[in-house]
Amino acid sequence: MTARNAALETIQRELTAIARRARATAAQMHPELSLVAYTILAHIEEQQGCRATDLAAHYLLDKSTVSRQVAALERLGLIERRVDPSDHRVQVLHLAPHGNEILTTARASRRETFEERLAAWDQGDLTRFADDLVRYNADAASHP
Amino acid sequence: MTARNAALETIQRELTAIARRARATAAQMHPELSLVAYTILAHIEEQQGCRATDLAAHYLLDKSTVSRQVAALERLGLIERRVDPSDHRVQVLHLAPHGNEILTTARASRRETFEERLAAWDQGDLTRFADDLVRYNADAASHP
DNA sequence: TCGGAAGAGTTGTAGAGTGCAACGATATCA
DNA sequence: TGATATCGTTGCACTCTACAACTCTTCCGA
Repeated sequence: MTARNAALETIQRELTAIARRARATAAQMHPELSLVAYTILAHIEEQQGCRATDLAAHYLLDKSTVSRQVAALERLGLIERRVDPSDHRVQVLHLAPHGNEILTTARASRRETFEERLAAWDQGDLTRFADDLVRYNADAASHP
Repeated sequence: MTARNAALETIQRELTAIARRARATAAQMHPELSLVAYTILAHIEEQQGCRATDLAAHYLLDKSTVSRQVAALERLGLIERRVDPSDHRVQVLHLAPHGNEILTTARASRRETFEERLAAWDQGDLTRFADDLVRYNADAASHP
């Protein structure tokens, strides 16, 4: 076993553990918000409005899945749909006021968790780790 | 926004992306093996046999969930159950020959994917990233 | 020694999340 | 105008999951 292979195995194993933990704690993020729902809200806010098709493409989900998630979020009053005036097939999704509140609360709660977890990391460690994660995800996106 | 908060947000976002990708590509790892199934096989091999309760505790799953997963793996002929002679409540799980083959194949395929993804990383980068992931997971485990 | 408590595992039930296929509505282009 | 493509919804089936109730086995204290 070379040092390179050892590192690759470790990375593989630890990333799997991260994925597993994300699933296990998904429901606990916010009483009213699943991980997918949170992700969708965050994406809508970040993009300042987007289409269901965009969400499906970005998160590698079937459009029917996104359609149902969006419908649920609308029923909860967290998002609004606005038909695109220039293309009536398209519905542009925006955050409703309540969605904005929930997202803010959930984000703060998440940040608090991360701050506790990473309290012992100094600024250099954090920045380096963040950079590595960005680099890894970019590589993963181009080698699916 | 402080530099520390920026790094925390990035880490949070990128880890979420990793979890999302893991879910999306779980089914494509091996035609016969879901991500959970692969994880269970790998854990059994690593521990050289383990109990269903161990799996449930380690992966934060309900024992009924593990029971069904294990039953499915047994039906596929990938694992064997051996009643512990010293405690007849316990079933020790072991890899069946076919399970060993499948695991070896899946692991090789996974490693290949990671090697491609991380081809541009030099040894220092890899080791550092692996160490950071281990450290992060340890922190996450102690701050649930 | 016996009886209750605890642990391991299974099964019934219910719910969330997902993909595929078929569909209607709208838009685009030859 | 008609063929084709895009956006979104709905019916259906399947997997994964947790909770609760149950059986079987073991352990421990009176």
